[in-house]
Amino acid sequence: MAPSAGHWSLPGGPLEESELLGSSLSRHLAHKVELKEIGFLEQLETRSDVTRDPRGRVLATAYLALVSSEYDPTVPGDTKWCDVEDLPDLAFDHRSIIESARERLRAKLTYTNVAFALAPKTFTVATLKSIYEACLGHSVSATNLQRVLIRRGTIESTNGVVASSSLGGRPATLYRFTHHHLRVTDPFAIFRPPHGAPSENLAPSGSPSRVAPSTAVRGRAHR
Amino acid sequence: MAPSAGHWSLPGGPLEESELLGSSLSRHLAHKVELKEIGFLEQLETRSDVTRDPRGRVLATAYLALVSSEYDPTVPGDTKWCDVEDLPDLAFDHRSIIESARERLRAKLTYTNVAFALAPKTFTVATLKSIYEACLGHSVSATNLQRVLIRRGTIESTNGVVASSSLGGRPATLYRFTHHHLRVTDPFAIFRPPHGAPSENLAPSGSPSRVAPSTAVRGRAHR
DNA sequence: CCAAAAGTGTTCTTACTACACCCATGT
DNA sequence: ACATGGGTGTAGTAAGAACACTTTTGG
Repeated sequence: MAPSAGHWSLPGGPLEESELLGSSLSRHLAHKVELKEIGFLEQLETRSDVTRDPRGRVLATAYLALVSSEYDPTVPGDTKWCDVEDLPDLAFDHRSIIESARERLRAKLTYTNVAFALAPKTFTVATLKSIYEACLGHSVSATNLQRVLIRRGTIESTNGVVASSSLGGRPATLYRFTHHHLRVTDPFAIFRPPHGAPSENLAPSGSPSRVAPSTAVRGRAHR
Repeated sequence: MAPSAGHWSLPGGPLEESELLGSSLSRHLAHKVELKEIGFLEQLETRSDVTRDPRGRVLATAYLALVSSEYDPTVPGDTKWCDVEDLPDLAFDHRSIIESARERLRAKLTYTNVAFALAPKTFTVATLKSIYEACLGHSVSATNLQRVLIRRGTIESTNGVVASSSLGGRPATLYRFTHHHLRVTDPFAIFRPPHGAPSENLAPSGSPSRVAPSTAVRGRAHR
């Protein structure tokens, strides 16, 4: 039962009979890694490469799980947190899984409010900036970050402020996310329905167009 | 082995040992539905609900497969193409799978060039408009569609034109897609790195920030 | 010359970026 | 006072929506 010897691997484990994939993952994270505070969980993709596990054919469904930076979950001795920019050698296809997870996170950070799962309950813009920079991999302007997220209604200011540091400086306002479930905050504006008629019917009366959205279905029962 | 009697179902079938999920799907589509001309194939998600199949526990990985409108694949007698707006009763969770497939297609149509897999090799803007309308479910302006896709470099005009119909009208230019593999044409402009320094490093030298992108890994081998 | 369909010119609007400037606190 | 970090004002810009107008064909 020894996986690729000398390599690290992502936490996870076999799916039980009568268990959902998502529940299975939560179970493994809680039991083996003592990780219970997951603010957001999303399925990524199922890997089916026949040679991905040298021990034989194993299908693996990868998930993205986000943990707030205000928790710092202690993990067992055989487990550690790794900076994504400085990963050790990884078993199986786990390196590429991490890459696709990061891609997904990057995308979702830009058009949804997922950051609610990464930030503390209340936070300063400076803190949020660090979180975005860590995920996106490039610098982010605190000024514009604040304004964009306020404008979108993603975050709102609380009354609280945080004491300024020993070096002085204006005390920072504390903000919070307005919602704690996934919301699309930047629906692709493009190709949206015309202003006048949001749900306008699209069959132009006399048009002989044969184009229609369709799907192949098979009926294996009586017909 | 009878699935939900009296219901239609999506084409597909069991995964063989030593077979990739994607290959398996192509095989089932080719054999059972005689569908070979797939221009784009993408994994959607794996459904694990314990009760999704009344016969017992079955995991299913759904795919989105696009077929060009210039093919009209003949399908066996037990199979038919259905307008997405007018689906029959479907077995299992297939209805909800179709919904998420459509969501995915809608999104990808707006920020990628996937439409290359739906359109004929060359086409008029009117044809493309019908395709977009069918997928998006709302009307689309031919004028703006053309300009946006040209500006993005997604399509380009050929020299050819198509004869005008018997009612007159200016003959339409034929266009083609500039690429026939998936490309992101509208990268989310938001939170992009600052102009001056596209790949600027983000550690602000003396910053003691502890925030870093990290991932939990478990080492079950010797360490 | 008129109708029909295709395509272009032009303006409007929205939403983000850039950057100068002002604010509040500690030493 | 002045350094430091937080926040606002304001102009610049990119890209799509809307709509009037021109172009090219058939009757």
